[in-house]
Amino acid sequence: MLQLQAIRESKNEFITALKKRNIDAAPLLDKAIALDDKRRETQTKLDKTLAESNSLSKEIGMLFKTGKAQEATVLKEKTGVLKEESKVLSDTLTSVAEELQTLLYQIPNIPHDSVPAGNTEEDNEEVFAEGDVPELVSSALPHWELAKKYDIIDFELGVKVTGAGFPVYKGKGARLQRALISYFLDKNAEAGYTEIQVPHLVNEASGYGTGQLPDKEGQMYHVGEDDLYLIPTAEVPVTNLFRGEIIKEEQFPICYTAYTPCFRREAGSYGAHVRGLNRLHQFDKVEIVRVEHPSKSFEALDGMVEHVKNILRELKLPYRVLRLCGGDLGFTSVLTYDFEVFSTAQDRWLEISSVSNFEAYQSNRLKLRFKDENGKSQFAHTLNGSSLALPRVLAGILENYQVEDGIEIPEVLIPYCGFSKID
RNA sequence: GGAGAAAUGGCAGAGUGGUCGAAUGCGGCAGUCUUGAAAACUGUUGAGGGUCACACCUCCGGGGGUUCGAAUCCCUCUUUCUCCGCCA
Repeated sequence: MLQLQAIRESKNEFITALKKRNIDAAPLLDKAIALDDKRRETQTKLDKTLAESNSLSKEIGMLFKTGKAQEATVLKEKTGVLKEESKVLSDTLTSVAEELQTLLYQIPNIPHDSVPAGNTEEDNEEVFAEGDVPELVSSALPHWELAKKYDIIDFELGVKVTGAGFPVYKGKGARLQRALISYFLDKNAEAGYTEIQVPHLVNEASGYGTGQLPDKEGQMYHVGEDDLYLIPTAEVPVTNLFRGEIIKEEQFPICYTAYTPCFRREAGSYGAHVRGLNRLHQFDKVEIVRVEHPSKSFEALDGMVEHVKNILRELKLPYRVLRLCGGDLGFTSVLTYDFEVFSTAQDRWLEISSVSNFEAYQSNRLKLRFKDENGKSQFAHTLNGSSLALPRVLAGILENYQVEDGIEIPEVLIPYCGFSKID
């Protein structure tokens, strides 16, 4: 969430920038400032009351010690009144603070200067493209047909066991999946990201920390009995490792990578756009997460973008990079680059990675701080990106690498797979 | 799942109703000494709110209660440890 101080200092700039998200932020920001004023005012009054009450209590203590019980009794009546007052003030403070918090949760992050205005994905800005779209054989099929033909992914079996959107990977399909996970993790480790394994279920506080809660709870599977959420992305557990931490400046940059399955309820639509691997309730993803010094976060973002480019280059997949417009930008993000692979057989682009800088927005929720050179606590910046999401990469490989009599395996993956062709 | 014990500052660990935001040790930082380092000695060292700066307020796992006053007493939740049971 946004910091009050920043809202006070840059209100007009924020209003302008939030217009790119098609939000009229003026009333929200004004209300936040008004609530904060009220909060401060109430706090000051409460502090004074408590201070008086504290000093009286000390006096009473002294009087009892020196045997002046009667005088103490007189003072006791006074503190009784103060107690009432402070109770009222403290209740007011709690409710004002809650109201302020709720309001702040509703205000999205401020888009970066470079973020284009716009409403839909049509308005996203292509900033880079690379790789040749292959000429496919005339009998080329979309990946869900290929999956069936070579018996490597079984969607119906998944329906039987669980439901739609939970595929079963078989044989070389399963092996290719595992190969991709290993390959991505290795590439990330090579680039300096420390591999970690994290829980796949998180508590409510973690959901709030990274911004899935309170508004997007419908997106996550909730285990009611234990009040836990299945993670929609590794971002949630990994970033929450740092919740409430005050780190040392020399610990920057913090770079983690984690493989996890991801679970998304998303009441999805039906049809060709979500067929096969295009949209799933459970899928695998390798994520990269960074915690950075505020002065370095955009440099880090660029680094992450280059890193993902390298992987796609090695896989020899045709892809493009988009800078998301204000309307498509995630609630907590300042700047996001989406990576899309071209699926030749489907003749469309598939999103396979999203790399974002959240600046201090998540940190403020997480209370993730560091000590700067003056010994002051400051919020760190957090970033994350997929490196990479499995299903659509898999779809891209299956479709773009298909030949007359099978599917070839990208060269870099052969050592991981132990075979060079699916047939 | 059953029985018991515990949760205090970066760590260890005192503190069982009143100047306790908290002894002491270790660690960290600064200084003295030293060519330099180590050792020794001296000082300093939690977070948040608030203030120009002070003052002041809050926080001893979370929440609630008793009391003029709570780290300390009561209730509750969570977590950890020990023993038993079960188990990949």
